Amino acid sequence: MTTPGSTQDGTQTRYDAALADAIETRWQRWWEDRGVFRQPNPGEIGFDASRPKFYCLDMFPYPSGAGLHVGHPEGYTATDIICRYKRMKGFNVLHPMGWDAFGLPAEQYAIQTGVHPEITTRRAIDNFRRQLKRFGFCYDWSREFGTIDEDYYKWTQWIFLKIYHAWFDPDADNGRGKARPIEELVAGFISGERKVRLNPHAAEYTGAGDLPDGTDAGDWDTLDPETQRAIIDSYRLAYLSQQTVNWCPKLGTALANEEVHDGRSERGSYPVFRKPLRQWMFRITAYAERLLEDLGPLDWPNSTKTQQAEWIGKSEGAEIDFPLLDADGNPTGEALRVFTTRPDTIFGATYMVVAPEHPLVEMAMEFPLPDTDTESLGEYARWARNRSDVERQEAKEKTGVFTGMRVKNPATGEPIPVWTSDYVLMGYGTGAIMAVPAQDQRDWDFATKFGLPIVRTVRPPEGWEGEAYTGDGVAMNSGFLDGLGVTVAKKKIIAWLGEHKCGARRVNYRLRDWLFSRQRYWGEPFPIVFDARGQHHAVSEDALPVKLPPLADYQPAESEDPQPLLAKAADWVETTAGEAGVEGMDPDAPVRRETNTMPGWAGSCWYYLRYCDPKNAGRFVSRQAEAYWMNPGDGTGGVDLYIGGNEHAVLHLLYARFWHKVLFDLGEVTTPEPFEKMFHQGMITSHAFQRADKSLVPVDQVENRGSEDKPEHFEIATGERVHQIVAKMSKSLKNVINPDDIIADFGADTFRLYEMYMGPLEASKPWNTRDTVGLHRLLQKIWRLCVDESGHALRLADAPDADTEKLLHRTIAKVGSDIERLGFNTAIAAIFEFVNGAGTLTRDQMSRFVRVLTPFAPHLGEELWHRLGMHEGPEAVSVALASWPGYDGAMLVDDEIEIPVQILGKLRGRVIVPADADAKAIEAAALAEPRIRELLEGKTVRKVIVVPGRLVNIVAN
RNA sequence: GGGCCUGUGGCGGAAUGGCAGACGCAGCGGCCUUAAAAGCCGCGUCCCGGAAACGGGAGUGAGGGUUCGAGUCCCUCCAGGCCCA
Repeated sequence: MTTPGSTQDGTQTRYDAALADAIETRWQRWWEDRGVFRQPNPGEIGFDASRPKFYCLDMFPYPSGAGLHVGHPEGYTATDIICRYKRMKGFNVLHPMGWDAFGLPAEQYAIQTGVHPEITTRRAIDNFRRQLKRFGFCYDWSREFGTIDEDYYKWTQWIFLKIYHAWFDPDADNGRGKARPIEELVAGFISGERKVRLNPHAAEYTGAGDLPDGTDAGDWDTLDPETQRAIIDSYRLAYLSQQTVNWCPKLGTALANEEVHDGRSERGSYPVFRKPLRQWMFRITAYAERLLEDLGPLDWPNSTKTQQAEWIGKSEGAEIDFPLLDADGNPTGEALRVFTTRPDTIFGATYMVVAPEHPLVEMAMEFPLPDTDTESLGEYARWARNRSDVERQEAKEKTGVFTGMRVKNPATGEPIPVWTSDYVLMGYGTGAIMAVPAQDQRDWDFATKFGLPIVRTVRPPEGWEGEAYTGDGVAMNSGFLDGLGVTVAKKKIIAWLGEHKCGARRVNYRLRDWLFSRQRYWGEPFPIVFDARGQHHAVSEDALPVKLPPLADYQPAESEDPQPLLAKAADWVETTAGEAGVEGMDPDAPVRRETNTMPGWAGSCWYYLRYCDPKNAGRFVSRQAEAYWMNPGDGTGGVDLYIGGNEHAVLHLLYARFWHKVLFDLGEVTTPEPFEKMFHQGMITSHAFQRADKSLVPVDQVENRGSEDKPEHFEIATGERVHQIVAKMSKSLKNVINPDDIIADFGADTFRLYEMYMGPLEASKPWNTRDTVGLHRLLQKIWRLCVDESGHALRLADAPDADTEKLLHRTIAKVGSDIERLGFNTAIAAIFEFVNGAGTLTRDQMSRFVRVLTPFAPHLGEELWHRLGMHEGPEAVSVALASWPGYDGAMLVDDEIEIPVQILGKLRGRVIVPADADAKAIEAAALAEPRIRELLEGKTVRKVIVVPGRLVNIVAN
């Protein structure tokens, strides 16, 4: 034979692991050598502008030292099938792969092993690439990159600077708001078009006791440079702010909330303290409304949209100012601002509560009033600070201290006390609430404990015996609101507050600004330096990338005083403005580099854009490539299909959408959304065993004393009966499956088929190695169907067999439509049915069948394509580039069909009628059926329902 | 506590409101084989009757509802999973 795929050894008549391995590795090499899956960009040689585009993206993996898990190839096989199918249907397919390679696990691993994260990460990437290539995925590997590549993170830093140099103009786009360059803000200040004041929406100034309209700073030119800077910085979409973080001195880093349990670190169980740190933040809250609204048209799973919407957490209510009173009960001119969703209950606000971190607490400490007990107040604030939000909200017993301050309730005119308690969180609303114990259970609990007054302002239903009443009802004890329902009362009080200039309707979001700093080594450095006065300055675009300095000692410093790891690179940190590439400063001026690094999310926020044009040295992505691959078509635009786990349903997808929207507003990309269609593959689980007390037992500590059919499992050590359950794969349960082993035993084609055949892509499914043999047998049957006993010649019929031809048309139709709807398990079932039912194929039939098989088992497909000699014909040199076969709709219907006949909904017989028989003819045939006539004996037929082509139901009694 | 999702043979699963259990695994019977493995053919929810063909009844977590007809739609409950708190 002349094909590169010819089997030299004629004894290989059986499709087994060895043959699969030979076929698979041969064609993988051939595809790679010929660049079969390289997809040219517009303007490049070989680009075909007449084809439609399809951009299909996998969530790129985090290459861990453990190698590929069986969960990775699940989504990757699904996208591979679709991409191969779409390519055969005539699309230009962008299907890239790369590495999400910065982050904490790599660094932690490096610390444990003493090997630099750069080395371990590169090794892990090599291993992942080797494993992925062994599956025969049709990635365009020429587009591969890692987030740790300097010419990638250069652009991550560049985008950071774009965000840093931008502000959110809430009035732009007819009130929808959009990001604009910061120079336009300054220009507005200089020209007087825009009132000079701090950003009234700035979260870092929330609760500062600012006046409702903000402070007008006067003419821009009269302000000193520091004030000007402070004002500008309050508008930046990237800003520095003091944030309370979970600081772990032993680990030398701040930890995410999920990494802290009961005040100790998840890793190592070291004490964790809540500590304010100066951190980089993104003003993602400015985009809350657009991030929420734009979810609507996206073709995403509803659950994911709901999760994002709830994370954004829009709630409507009012912001109300309660004037602060001095020791004599006179207004000080300042006010305590609260957000409430129940402004209608204000007459029942008998006290106020501020978060322990609220500036008012500090104020009370510094300028105590006669009733202020500074000692217990300070003690309480320190104690509460180290409690996590979760602990604070779950605590059954309410705690708190009176600040000694009082405010005036604007509705009643009465002075009411201001308490501090940790059940109020600084991060929600303004960090202060008006407490209405009669209509809020937490306030009720607090009021009861501390003996504060409770006034009902909504009449509870007759016979109400509960405490706080939060339902609908008629207002009482509420002056001019009395007698109104909740909805009407809300409207009326908001209008009243507006008239009296002490409040307004306000939409609040649960979403908080995004904390973007980490104190670790293995991440993108910020393109930021600080001057001698501590002011931050951007590194100029020309000076990018700011390279991560080599660091021999990346062991975190054990410290009470938070010090990012990069601070150890003293030579790198201490530099000059000229060296760092800061424009507009004296080049010799000493500067300190920002020593925090970006979090793991940064690289994954825009990787889908870089794939469009991964080697571009002059721009993060060329405008032409971005416009082509992200082209909106008739939807929202962006990636046509994005598949990945739903563990990223909230954060990654939200963060990427935010970056994308900023880039869109600044004119850098052409679509408002990055991912038009999203799909989550289910988790591949495994079996484990559970004791009576619900604790889990590793699979290797259990034996089956029953039969295969009726298993009875016992724990070997104790002899205790255990039962089999489905659990996540984990090292500790010893139930992890390594894809390499499965490929060695059966080949990649079998692996791919098995994972796709397990069940619906979105469902979570338990792995059963035992079942893989069924898919291996399918490939064996296909091999036998196509290749004769010698292993050399094809098994070919001279003339097509009519039944086989009909079956082939049905298979082509079914597999095609199943792929379109991501129904791979049923598509494979159709292939089974074809193979089980087909007679010997003609050359033409075989070439069509091979094309249908190829997306699922591409290696065997390519082998058979070449054995057929199709690579030398006019169709295509590789089956991957061949066209998807068509089918004749007429072949999908039979001449005669069997119709079930029911009496009162129960199946009683069947009739055979012509496929195109109308309702009348079917009814007549059904009633004429001997058995039906017999059963209808002595009954009256009331009604006959005929669904042509489906069934007959006779209503008779 | 809130949200989302899922409950179908021994197992994985299939089924635009229209013949429940396609297809695969395991199992059983047969063929082939010196034998085993592999392969091939057949059976395959449960109960009752029947030697069998076949017939009858029940049946998709439980209970109710809508409908000529419900695994599918609605309500209540139970169990499990995931996410958030």
